[in-house]
Amino acid sequence: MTIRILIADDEPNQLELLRFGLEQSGYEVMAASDGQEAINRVLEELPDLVILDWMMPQVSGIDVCRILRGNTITKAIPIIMLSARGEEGDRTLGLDSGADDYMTKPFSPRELNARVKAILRRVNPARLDQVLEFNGLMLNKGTMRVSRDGVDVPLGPKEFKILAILMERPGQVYSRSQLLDMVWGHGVYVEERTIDVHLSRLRKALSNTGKNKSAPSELVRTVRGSGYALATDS
Amino acid sequence: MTIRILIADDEPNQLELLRFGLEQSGYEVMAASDGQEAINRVLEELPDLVILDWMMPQVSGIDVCRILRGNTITKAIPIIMLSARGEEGDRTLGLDSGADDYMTKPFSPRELNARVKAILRRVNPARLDQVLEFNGLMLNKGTMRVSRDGVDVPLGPKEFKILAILMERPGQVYSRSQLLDMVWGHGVYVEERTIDVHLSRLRKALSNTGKNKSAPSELVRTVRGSGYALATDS
DNA sequence: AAAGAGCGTCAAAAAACTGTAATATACATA
DNA sequence: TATGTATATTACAGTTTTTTGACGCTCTTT
Repeated sequence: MTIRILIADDEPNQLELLRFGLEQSGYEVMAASDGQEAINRVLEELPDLVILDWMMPQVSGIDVCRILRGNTITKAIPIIMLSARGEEGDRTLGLDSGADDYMTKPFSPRELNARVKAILRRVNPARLDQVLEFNGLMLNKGTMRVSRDGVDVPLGPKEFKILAILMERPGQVYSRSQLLDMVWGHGVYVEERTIDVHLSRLRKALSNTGKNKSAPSELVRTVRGSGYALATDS
Repeated sequence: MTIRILIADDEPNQLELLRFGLEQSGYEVMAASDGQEAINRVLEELPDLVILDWMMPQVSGIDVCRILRGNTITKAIPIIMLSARGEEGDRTLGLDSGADDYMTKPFSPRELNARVKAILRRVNPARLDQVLEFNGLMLNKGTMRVSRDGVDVPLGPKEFKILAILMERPGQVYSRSQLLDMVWGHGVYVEERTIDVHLSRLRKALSNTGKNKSAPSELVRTVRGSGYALATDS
């Protein structure tokens, strides 16, 4: 159950920036480059969230917003409005026209993500809390599914749990005995090397999926002498 | 009591597209390929909703609409009118002639479904709320009936309840003990493995129905070590 | 009272997963 | 570069979990 977001902006660069940021966070992104197209696509796709640029030729973001709010079917879809800093009075106008939130450009992917999450949480709290996301990887505790770049990754119970732990704190290094405790529960005697095997399996499963099938996934990092962690490359 | 929809379009492709989309959503679909046939079938079948193509030879969608509105028996049946984008003045004419909603082709199955749901809700809110739908499967809490692709699926009370729970949150994984609590009520002692048996029965019942009778229905997913869930494909 | 439907338990069979050991590879350091 | 140590990978046997058919029981309907 992926969360789907429609972005509308007449400037291609901005559009790509938005798309990249959102896809990195595991959302499914649809794009429109003008207001009319935005309206059509919203009706066709019924996304979970719409992000509109306020300045668009012909049909502006404000117009789109009003139209969507006027339609029974799209009334409830939350909207985030974008505008360049300095455009005066926008805040008021944007919110007046029915947007749920308002962001001035430029903004960081981090900020974008925070806003999106906040809005989605307001609308549908349950749906977000059990989803972990990292670098195109998405793990849903509720449905017990993992996907990479939108493609389903089948995992055994142990691998799933290990990945869940790693994803709770990306970058954090976990020792073998820590993982053993957290996944197997303490008081269970298994060889520490067993962890290695499961990590190998996890890696294989991850690399069998996604864009570059052959390449060994660089998502899990080995810390020699210490343990494993999710590879935060930044 | 399944919800029954009549579709009328002179173009066979369009007709099939509509039929497929609606059946996927669990409605029972009847088709007519011209206006006269549409009128006859509406009178015979008294469907819950009629979807009309605006351009049809001889008796057009508009005509059908007017005629149905003029008849006491069919007066209250909601109508959705379809037209190709660009046909001028259609919107006004369509709505003037008494249609409840209006859709321009092409549209996505998703949009179609949203419109249909909106209209049906407007007409009879209660009837829709106790209906759960997932991937061609339709479960009606009121009538305690389940259908798949429009075909009735006979289920025992236990199987029905289990399916109802699963369908409330498609994809959500429920553990055996959760299901035991929710279906049997807590404080009842039954083997957890009993759940397995009922799920097997449920699956069998589901796969004995629908298009591919022989194929084991992939609707219910087993999550090894955890429980069961409806199989959301993403 | 008989027939039928539904239910819960059991157990055999199938399927999926796990842990270990053996082997290969990589790394750090002398 | 050689060496000892840490990690990766593979194969396999063992184990756990799930699936499914059978059976006896109860409750409802005829």
